[in-house]
Amino acid sequence: MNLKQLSANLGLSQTTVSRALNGYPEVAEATRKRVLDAAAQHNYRPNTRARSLATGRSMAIGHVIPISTNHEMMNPVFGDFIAGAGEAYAQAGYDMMLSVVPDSDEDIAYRTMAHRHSVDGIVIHGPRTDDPRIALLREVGLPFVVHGRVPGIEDEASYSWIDVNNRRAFERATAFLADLGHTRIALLNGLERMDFAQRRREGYLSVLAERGLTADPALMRTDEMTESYGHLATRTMLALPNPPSAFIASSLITAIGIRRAVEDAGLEMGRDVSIITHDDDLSYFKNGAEVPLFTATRSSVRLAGTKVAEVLLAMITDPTIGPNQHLLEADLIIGRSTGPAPTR
Amino acid sequence: MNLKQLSANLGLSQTTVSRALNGYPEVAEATRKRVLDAAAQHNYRPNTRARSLATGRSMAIGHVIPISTNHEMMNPVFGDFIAGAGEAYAQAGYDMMLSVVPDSDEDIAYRTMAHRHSVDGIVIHGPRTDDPRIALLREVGLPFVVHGRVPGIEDEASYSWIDVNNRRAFERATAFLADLGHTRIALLNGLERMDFAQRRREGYLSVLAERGLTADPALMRTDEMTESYGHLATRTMLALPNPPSAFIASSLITAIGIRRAVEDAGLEMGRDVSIITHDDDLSYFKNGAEVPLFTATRSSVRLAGTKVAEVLLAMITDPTIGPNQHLLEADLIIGRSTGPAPTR
DNA sequence: GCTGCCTTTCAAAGCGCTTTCAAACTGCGG
DNA sequence: CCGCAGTTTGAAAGCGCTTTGAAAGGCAGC
Repeated sequence: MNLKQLSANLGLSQTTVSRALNGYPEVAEATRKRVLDAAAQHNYRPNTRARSLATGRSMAIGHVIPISTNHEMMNPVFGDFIAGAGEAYAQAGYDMMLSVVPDSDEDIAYRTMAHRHSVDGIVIHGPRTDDPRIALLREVGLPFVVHGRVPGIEDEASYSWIDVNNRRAFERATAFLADLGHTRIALLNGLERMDFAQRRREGYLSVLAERGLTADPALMRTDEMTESYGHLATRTMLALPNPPSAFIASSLITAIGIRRAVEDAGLEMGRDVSIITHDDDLSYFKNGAEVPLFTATRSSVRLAGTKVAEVLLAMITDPTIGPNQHLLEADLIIGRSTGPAPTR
Repeated sequence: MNLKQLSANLGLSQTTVSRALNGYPEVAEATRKRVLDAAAQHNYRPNTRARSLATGRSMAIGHVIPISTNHEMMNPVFGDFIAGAGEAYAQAGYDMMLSVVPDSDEDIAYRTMAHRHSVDGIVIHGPRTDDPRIALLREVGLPFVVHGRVPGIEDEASYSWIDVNNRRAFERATAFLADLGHTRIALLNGLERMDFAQRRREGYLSVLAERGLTADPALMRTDEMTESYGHLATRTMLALPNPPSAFIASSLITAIGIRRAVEDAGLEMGRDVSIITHDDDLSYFKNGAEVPLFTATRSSVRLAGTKVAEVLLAMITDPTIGPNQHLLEADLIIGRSTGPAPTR
C-alpha cells in the first residue's frame, strides 16, 4: 500500500492524504480522521526512501565502527553505548546506520556517508590525536558529536563532544589511595594513543606530584585493556623488589586480571593489595550487586550514548544552535577492593 | 555534486553517466574512463536514497536489538556478532540499520521496517518459542535469517538459520567431565526461555542419563548469565552436604563468577573443582592467551555473524534459492580449569 | 446577486537516480 | 551511395513521497 493507492481508495488527492498524515493544519478534521483510520486499517507506512528523497532529510544517524586490522578488537563498551544512543534515536523517529570497516578505511566510510547523504548526522567514536574526521565532517557540513574529546584541538568549544571527566576521576582515585597510606600506586592504563588514557595518566601523575610521591615508570603500563594484560602486568609488578600496594585500572576487565594475579600471589585484595578501577557500568558486566566488588570510578557509558544522541538530534533539529559540550563526572564508589596500606 | 551536474559537466546524458558508473557494457570504453575520472575527481557518490527509490532495493540489512525493559541487559555477544556481520555487509556494499527498541515494541519495529521498505532483509536475534516474528516476516515477504533456531518450529528446513550445535557441545563437555570421574556435575545455564539454553540442558541431561548419573535439580540453575549469578549459585552449591566437583557454565562471564566462588571457598580450580564453560570467543574477553584459562566449548560468535550475513545476502541476491541452514560445531578446547575428580 | 476572504482540496513539479525505448552514429557489403 | 547491423548515446518516464501554487467551495457583507 502506497500513498497513491491509499488516496485513490479514499477518493482524495495525495496532497491531502500526505498533509493529513503529517499533521499539517490546513486539512479538515473530518478528513484527517478518515485518512488516519484508513491508514491504520491498511497498515500504511510511508516509504522512507521516497520521503527522505523528497524532504532531503534521511532520518538516520551514522556510526562508524572501526575494526582494527591488527588486533581485531571490538570495543566492549560499544554495545552499551549503542543501546543508550539507539533508545534516543528510536524515540525521535530516527534510525541508526552502522558501518563496520577496517580502521584503515575509516575515513572513506565517513566520506561516503557524507556524500551519499545517507545520514543526517554522525557520531565519532574513539577520537585520536589530530583526528582527520573532524576536518572532514566540517568540510562536508554534516553535524557531528564526538564521544570523548579530540586531543590536539585546543579550542574545545569549537565542536560538540560528550566526555567523562577522566582526569578528575583518576585524581580522585589516586588521592583516595594516597589517603589510605599507599605510596606505591601502579597505573594500568589503556592504549596511550587514546585521549582518555592520556587524561587519566595526567590525573594520576598530578596527584602523585602533589603528594610528593615519585612516579615510578616500572609501575605504569599502557596497553589494550584485556584481562590477561591485567594479570601479566600485575604478576610482574608484584615480583619487583619494591612492589606496589595499590593498583589503578582503566577497565573492569583489566581489574579482574589484576585480582587474579593478586590472589595467585597468595595476597588478599582489599587487605594486602588495593585496587581501584574505572567502571563503565556495562549492563552485562556489573561490578558486583549491592556492594560493589571493586572500588571504582563509575560513569555509565550507556548514559553517555543517550546524551550524545540527544545533543546530535538537537543540532539537527535546530542547525543554528552552536557546538555543545558535556563533561560527565564519574562517581567514586567504594567497594571491597580497597583498604589501608599494609604496614611492612 | 549530483548526477545531473556531473553529466552536464561532461557534456553527456545522465543515462550514459549512470551506465558508465554502474558498469553496463553498452558504453564505449573511452567514455567510461572519462566518466570514472570525473567522478573520482569530484568525489561523486550517488545519493543512496534516490538510487534505492529507483531500483527498489535499499541496500541495507535490518537488525532489531531489543532492550529488555525489566533487566535492562544488553547482550554482551552482540558487539562481536555485529562486527562479523558488518564486515560482510560492507564488503557487499550493504549498510546495516539498527533499531534499538524496548522488547515490548519489538514486533512493531519489524513491521515498520518491512512496510517502510527501509531494508532488504532482516536478521533475527534471540529467537523465542513460537516467535511471532517468523510469521510476520513471511507475511510481508522480507528475506530473513535467524541467529539460533526457533523452538516450536518443527520443520527446521522451512526457514534460514545459523546456529551452534549447542546440544553436541554440552554433550561433549559433560562427557569430558564424566570421563575424568566427576559424578556430581552442576549446570549453570542461561535463561530457560532461550532456545540455546534448552538445547544445552538436553545435551547435558542425555549424557548424565547415558552414564547412569542422576540429574540433581539442586545442581541445575538457569538465569541471566552474569558474573554474580555464577558466584552466588556456586557458593550455594558448594555449601551443599554433597557438593558438585564440576561445573558447566553457559558463559565465560558466569564461569568467572564460579571461579571466584571456588577460590573464596579455599578450593583450587582444576584440582578440587573442575569448570567447563561455553566460550563465544569474544574479542574483548579472551579465555586466556595461548593456554586457555578455562576448558571450554568454543565457537566464535563473530564468525556466526559473518555466516548469517553471507546467507542473508545470498538470499537477497538470488531470491530463488530456498532456505539455508548451517550448524556450527563448537571446539572443545582444554584449559587449566579441569582435572580428574578428587578422590574423597 | 456579486465581491472578497477564508478554508479545504488538488494538479503538478521536483527530489536524484535507473531504465526503457528510440535515435544517432559507425563501418561495411552490395 | 544506400541499407543494414551493431555500437553508442540520449530523452523521458517512473520510483513514492513532499510541497508549491492554483483552484474550488463556502460564507459574510454589501
